[in-house]
Formats: sequence, C-alpha cells, structure tokens
Amino acid sequence: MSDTPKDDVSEDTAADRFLQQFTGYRIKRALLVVHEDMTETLVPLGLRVGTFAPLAVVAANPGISQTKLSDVLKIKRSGVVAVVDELERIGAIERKPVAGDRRTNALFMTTAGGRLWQQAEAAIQAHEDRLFTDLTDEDNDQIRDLLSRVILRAERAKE
Amino acid sequence: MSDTPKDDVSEDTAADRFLQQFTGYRIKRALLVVHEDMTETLVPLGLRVGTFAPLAVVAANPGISQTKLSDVLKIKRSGVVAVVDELERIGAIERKPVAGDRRTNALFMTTAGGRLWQQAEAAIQAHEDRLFTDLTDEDNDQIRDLLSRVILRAERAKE
DNA sequence: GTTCAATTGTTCATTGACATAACAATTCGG
DNA sequence: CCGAATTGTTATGTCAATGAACAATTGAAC
Repeated sequence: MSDTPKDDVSEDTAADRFLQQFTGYRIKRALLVVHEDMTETLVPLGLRVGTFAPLAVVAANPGISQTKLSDVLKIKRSGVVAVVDELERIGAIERKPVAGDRRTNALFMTTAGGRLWQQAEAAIQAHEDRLFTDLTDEDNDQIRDLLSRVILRAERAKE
Repeated sequence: MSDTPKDDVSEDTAADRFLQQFTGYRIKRALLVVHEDMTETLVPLGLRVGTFAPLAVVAANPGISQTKLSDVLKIKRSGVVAVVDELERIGAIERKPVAGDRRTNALFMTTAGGRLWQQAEAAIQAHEDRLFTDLTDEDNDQIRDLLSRVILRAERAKE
C-alpha cells in the first residue's frame, strides 16, 4: 500500500475533500476503515465483524430468543439463523429449548464462548483505542454522542 | 413501522445501549439510517446511493478517467465499469475517447446530467439538513472533523 | 374445545456492493 | 523493437442482508 502511485496527489486529495463535504460519504468512509481494522482484529479469534455483535448480545442477555436478537441487531430473523448457526458451529453459543414454548430457542454462551467473548471484547477495546488514539476522551464522547443523535433523529423521522 | 410491538421496550433499549458502547457499531447504525434516507431522496431522481458519489466526482472533474475515478472512490476499476455503465445508460454522463491514449475513457457529464446533478446535490443537501437538523452548525463541524480524523488515522495505520 | 390468526425458526432464492483473477488492446521504457 | 505496465472489461465469487414461503406451535375468540 505504500507504493501507491502518487503522481497526482493534489488532485486526488482535492477530489477527496470535495466528496467529504457530504457527511453521509464521510460516515461511509469511516465505517470502511473501521470495518477493515475490526476484521483483522477478530479473524485471529475465529470471529467476524458480523458475529461479534450477536455474541456480545448473547453474552449480555443469556437466554435471549432469536427473534429478540433480530430486533436488537436490526436484522431479519432469517439473517439471525445463519449467524447463530455459525456461532453454534464454532462452539461459542448453543440453542436450548424453552420450557413453555416449543417454538422458541433460548441462546446461551458456552464456557468456551465465555472465554472467547472475554478475548474478543478486550481485542475490540484495544482496536478502538488504537484507531481513535488521536482523539481525546472528550472527542470520543462527542463523536459517540453526535452519532447517537443522528441515529435517534433518523429513526424518529421514519415513523 | 409505528406498530412495532414494544412490550419490552426497556430491555430493548438496554441491549441497544450496550451494543452502542462500541463506536464501530454506532457508526454502522448511523450509516444504516443515513443510507436509507439517502436512498429515498435519490430514487425519485433515478439515482442510487452508489451512483451519487461517482456523478459528483465527474461533475467536479470533467474528463476524469475510470482508473482515476476508482482511486478517488476507493473502489476497484472493475467496480467502476458497472457504475459508469449505469450512469451512461440513464444519459447522465458519457465516455469519450482521449486524444493521445486509445486505452483511456474520459468521462463527461451530459447537459441532462448537469441538470440531474444540480437536482441531486440540492436534494442531498436538503436530506443532510433534515437529518442533522437537531445538531448545531458547531456539532456538524465537529462530527465531520472527528470522522475525518478517524479516517486519516486508520488509513495512515494501514501503511 | 375447536378453529383461525399470529409467532418462531427455518429454507431458498435474490439483491447490492463490493473484490479477485484473467484477458485483449494499447502504451511506455530501455 | 520488445517486454513490462496500464486501461478497461468480463466472469466469477463473497459477504451481508432481504423477502417470500413454509411447518410447527401457540394464543385468542367465542
């Protein structure tokens, strides 16, 4: 990546600056780099960006159902199946039957899954510290607060 | 969307808050809602989120090559082909041969494309104003500055 | 109680937005 | 001039997510 031809740097950055006048584009680019670094962080643990969040939710909500999980993650039930399959296949969580309702699966972390989650959480924390190290704690609070307000604002507008 | 079953609001928002402790997840959620609103904004004009940025770059850089466009957009040349195909098919831009190099395409906006771009830019500006209306101008400057620093930081770290 | 509607998890086909690899045509460098 | 590099292109795959249909099960009306 260090050998990128930069015969035209000024024009490149000018075009880049032009595009970044749009906040939406800026968010996309930010997500791109964060996603990439997060992938590198999780792969050694056998996780992906798409399995980290589900694992986090199950860790914090033992016995949660798949439908509930789909609500929290804002993805469809059909999408949850694949993710839960994967996490079960690597032995991190397991589906258990629920007493009063034979339709529902209750999701629990295994003990191995608990260890995995500990590692993953620490690794992601380090990843965020590393990625956002230029930012002060104040900056971090700000960016998170501002993003939250964007999310809330937009979701309220959808109703 | 207004009839979402909310029998369990407190737990939902708790789980949500838990997930949003991760800035990466927050960015993803923010992008999700922004992307959705942006789509609704662009579809009436015959554009998509994925064609807006290329159109913007061609508008600001008449005669740009596809390879150059792929650099600016941070996508591969093969991906540019489909996007340019689409923009050419709807009559917004056109490929023109370059004098000294028969390999290269120079991309230009058509006059219809110019009108389209004017509308699209105004529409997206309105979309951002609407979506970020809760935020002060200061907030907006901050969020954009912070995202930029995240992007720069991460891209520098990749080298 | 029975029956009809709703819920849960699942499968399958599809989409969107990319990436990778190979390729022909063309241009460039020594 | 010839081999290396560049440009656009095609074909193929991947990743994340969606939508539609489905069987099993549960809930509600009455």
